[in-house]
Amino acid sequence: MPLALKIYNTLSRQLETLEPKEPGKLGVYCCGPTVYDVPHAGHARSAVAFDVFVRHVRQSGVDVNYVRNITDVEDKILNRAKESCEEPLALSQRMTVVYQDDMAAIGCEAPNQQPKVSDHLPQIYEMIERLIANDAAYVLDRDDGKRDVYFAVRKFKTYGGLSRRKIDDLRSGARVEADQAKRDPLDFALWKGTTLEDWGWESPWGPGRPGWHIECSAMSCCYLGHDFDVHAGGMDLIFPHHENEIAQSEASTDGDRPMARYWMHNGFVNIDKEKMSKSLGNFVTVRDVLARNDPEGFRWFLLTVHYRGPLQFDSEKLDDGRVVFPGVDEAEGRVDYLYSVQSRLAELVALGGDAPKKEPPEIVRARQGSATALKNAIAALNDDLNTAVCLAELGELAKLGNDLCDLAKKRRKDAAFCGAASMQAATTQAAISEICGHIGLMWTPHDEFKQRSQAKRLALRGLQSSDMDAKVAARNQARADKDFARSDEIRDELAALGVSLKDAPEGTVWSIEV
RNA sequence: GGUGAGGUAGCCAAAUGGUUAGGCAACGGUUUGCAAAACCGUUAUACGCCGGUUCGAAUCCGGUCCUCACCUCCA
Repeated sequence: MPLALKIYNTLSRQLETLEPKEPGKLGVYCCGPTVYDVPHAGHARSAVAFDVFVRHVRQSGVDVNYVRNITDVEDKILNRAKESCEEPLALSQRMTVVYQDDMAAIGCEAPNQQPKVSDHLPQIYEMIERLIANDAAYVLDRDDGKRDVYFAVRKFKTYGGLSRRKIDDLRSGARVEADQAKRDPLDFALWKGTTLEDWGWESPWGPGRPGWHIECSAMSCCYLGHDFDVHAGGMDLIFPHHENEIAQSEASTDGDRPMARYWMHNGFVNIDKEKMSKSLGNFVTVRDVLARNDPEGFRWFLLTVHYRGPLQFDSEKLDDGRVVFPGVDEAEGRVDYLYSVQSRLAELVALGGDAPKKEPPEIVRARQGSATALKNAIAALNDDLNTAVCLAELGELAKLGNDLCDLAKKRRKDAAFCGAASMQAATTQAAISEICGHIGLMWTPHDEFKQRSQAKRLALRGLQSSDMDAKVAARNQARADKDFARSDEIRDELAALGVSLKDAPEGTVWSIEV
């Protein structure tokens, strides 16, 4: 059965039905980070976008082989390591762990393979040698005795196909290269000669380090072969990185098959309408966000915008000095809501009961509404991963579920109604879980989520859970004494701290806002 | 200069020719000792500007203004 999923293919600039080369299996290569610093919101967005893609495809019954590389050999790593007097590979190893931890924290499943450059030098040598043999690359002896290898861009006739750039346009815009020895300013390095002392590996061309692009060509080929299914990454990689990868990979074979058949690119995270990036210094790290917000709230926030569009990430400084992320706060509120609905539904399901002979009209509406919302949510994902619509449908489902719980509560003496409501609650609950399976949300038991998010919010305000319980007890005493002035006073006091109270028949529950 | 993305109600954000996107905020209602939460309703016939096509355009076409990104490292 063909997949219903359509994705936007940068190669064709069109929406295309995803058709794996081998039915039932999909090979995906995603460009991961250069690990010289902790990941920021942009890395998170990319990881989450493709995590949703992979999850959704897997839920559709396809076996996905998901490969995401770690660039652990690169000039920026070397420079940073020099500053901190650290071994470059020690630094990249440390940052790799941070990256993997942070991505796991926001619900991204670990890829099947996370290859590192430092483990794939032989594959890189092999590909460079093939390129030289195919006359697509040339060795250059430098004046200082070192040897570089360059890719000859003009020999690759379809160069610029992905980014729709013409070689001659590039040439006029290209900055003057410091290295005059290159045959053409557009040629890029496959191998950069260095000394072993200055971080390098012994290669067929002497000591040095690989160029930035060759690793992805070599490693994608190593794990997925030539002509694999999907290549993914950030939009900023389209040129020159992905363009160069295509040139290398395709020039290294004799055939005319493409390196990958679908190219997916996620949009940027912007701050003050400008791209968040290390070089601009306007980045917010994943850790900054998680110090304040719940990881599932952050993930929800990242999913509120279509993955190819820009994502506005605003921060605001409050009067008390705290820096907040209003969009993430709002998203966290939605996650909160969804969890509480799932919890209420679970209670209603646990009530059980028999189905009545005739289904009450309210239940019929709930059943139909749930079925429609579920269908729409999956259809939205199939339409180029429209997570914004998917979340809206999820919200609709939650609203229906909540309404159902309210109804069952109001009519708790009507056994037939409650039996029907309980059965419908199970269906709605399952629908919510199903959608969450596609987008990777709601992975925590409700109690744990509540505990986790409240503990963080209390800590940010320097409050203690036991203080809250004491206040609630004091207020309950005042209420029992009908001293409403005193009880309201306590409530106002708590409200000023961001803590709200809910008086229910089962007792008073407090909750703290983000 | 070349290439691309985008401008949608107070804010965030979908939909791509006709039928409510959704969320947040604000206000009103149901509920409550009063609240909170929840649900319902209102704000909201919104789509940068000017033309054109059409019975009908936020959606298609032409023009124009503005913002952002890539062409140097970037998710």
